[in-house]
Amino acid sequence: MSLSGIFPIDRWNFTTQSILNTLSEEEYAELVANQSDQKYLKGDVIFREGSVPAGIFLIRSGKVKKYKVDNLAKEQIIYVANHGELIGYHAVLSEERYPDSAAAIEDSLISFIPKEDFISILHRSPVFTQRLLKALSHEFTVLANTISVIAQRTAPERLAIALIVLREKYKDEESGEKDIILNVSRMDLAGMAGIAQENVIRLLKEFKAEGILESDGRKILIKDIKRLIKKSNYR
Amino acid sequence: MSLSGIFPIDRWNFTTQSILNTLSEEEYAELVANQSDQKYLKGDVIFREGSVPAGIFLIRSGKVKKYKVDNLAKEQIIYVANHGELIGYHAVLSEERYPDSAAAIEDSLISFIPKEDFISILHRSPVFTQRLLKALSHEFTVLANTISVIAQRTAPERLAIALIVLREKYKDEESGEKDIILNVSRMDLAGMAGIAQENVIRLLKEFKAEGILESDGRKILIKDIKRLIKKSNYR
DNA sequence: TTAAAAAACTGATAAATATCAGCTTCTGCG
DNA sequence: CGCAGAAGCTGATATTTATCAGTTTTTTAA
Repeated sequence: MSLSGIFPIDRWNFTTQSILNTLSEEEYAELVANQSDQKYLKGDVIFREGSVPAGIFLIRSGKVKKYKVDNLAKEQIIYVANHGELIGYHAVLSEERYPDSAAAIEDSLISFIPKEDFISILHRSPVFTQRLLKALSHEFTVLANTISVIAQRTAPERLAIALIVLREKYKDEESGEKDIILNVSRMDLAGMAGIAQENVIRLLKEFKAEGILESDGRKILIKDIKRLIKKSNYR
Repeated sequence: MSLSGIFPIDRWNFTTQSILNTLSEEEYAELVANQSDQKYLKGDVIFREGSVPAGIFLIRSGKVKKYKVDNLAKEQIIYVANHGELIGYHAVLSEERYPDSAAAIEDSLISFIPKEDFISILHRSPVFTQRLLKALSHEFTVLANTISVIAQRTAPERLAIALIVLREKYKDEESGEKDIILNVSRMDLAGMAGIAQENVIRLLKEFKAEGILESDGRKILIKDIKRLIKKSNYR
């Protein structure tokens, strides 16, 4: 599953989306028996770094950023989770406090599942456990990839990569493959690419001038994905 | 387990060291039945990014860096694994190629365990599986931490952090807690901190002038860990 | 509806860090 | 032992990116 045959998009996505499919009907029913749904508006915090986890979250719809905040202000986005994905399970499994924070980057509907139910299913279903092991192992790939990009790529390259990755996350919402419109703030782009917000704006302007994308406020339309990939310098 | 009560060292170490202790004697015997030991000299590559895993590695003695190389040359170190730790299991579990490379940073004795044996034990021992889940979940903490440090900290801070982390890895080899001597090249320090080698040299000189450390070639003695922690600006 | 707040944007400047070129000192190997 | 190559080191310079101080526009909420 490689974007345009060149950009290894699988290196940028966790794989918790399909995990729940491994559960039998009964198991799934038990998992969600005590769930509680909650609507989060854009910007709402779901959990905060340092707090104690009481369960896990299943994103029914919407998108969520996982991020770490430095000495106040500047936030670095670690990962953007899409609908269908689980979040907050690391801290439950490692029996630690949350290592990062999570917030909705668009209006989202999210189910909370008490940790006891999650652990119980884990003990019950070996297949589920295996799939979770696989997903967690893949996350190493994703995060190692992120580390090397942030450490070694230039600002324009990192922004290009952030846009390519986001495009993929926004893809499934549109019916056709063409004209995928991202809806993301300059600040979140800055947080993903690890660059200053002002520079995101300047770089977006450049990309626009080069005909790579169009933008109207937070709506960004990527017109020339191939040139964007070239810009990202990724192989 | 917090260094001097201020630096959260547990945020910098994977926890595969004690995993094998969860195995019964029989299980352990089966795991290592087909192992083959190999000696790696400093600098020797253990596996390379992009190749297909055939098994996992147990570091009997020595230290190993896991790293990713950019468009030739510059390498970013993702993690330094110590004796007792397992490496190379992510790729086996996720059924992917290695996402990173591994090389010995000191002479090391390493056992290779065929992936079939590893998987077999995994299916056999639920406790082992649980502990592995826990370890993998904890790795998210470590890697997210690394991402935010590389993205948000200055070069002197990152170098200070690299030194603090390495000090902990070299600790157990010395009998006393005092006078821990690191043995690491400028290049590897540059790779860990994500800065240019020349700047590592300059910064080390500064730290030296400030009385924080002493160095003789690759041997680095941290004299004032408290000042180093202050320098790292970590909370 | 409108005032206030937040986000987007701009240009100028400062700071941090990389790069380059050359030199010196180690280190390992024939 | 000596030599070649690697690693360590230095100073000068270039480049990148952040920061600052505003202005304009958009969004939010009373």
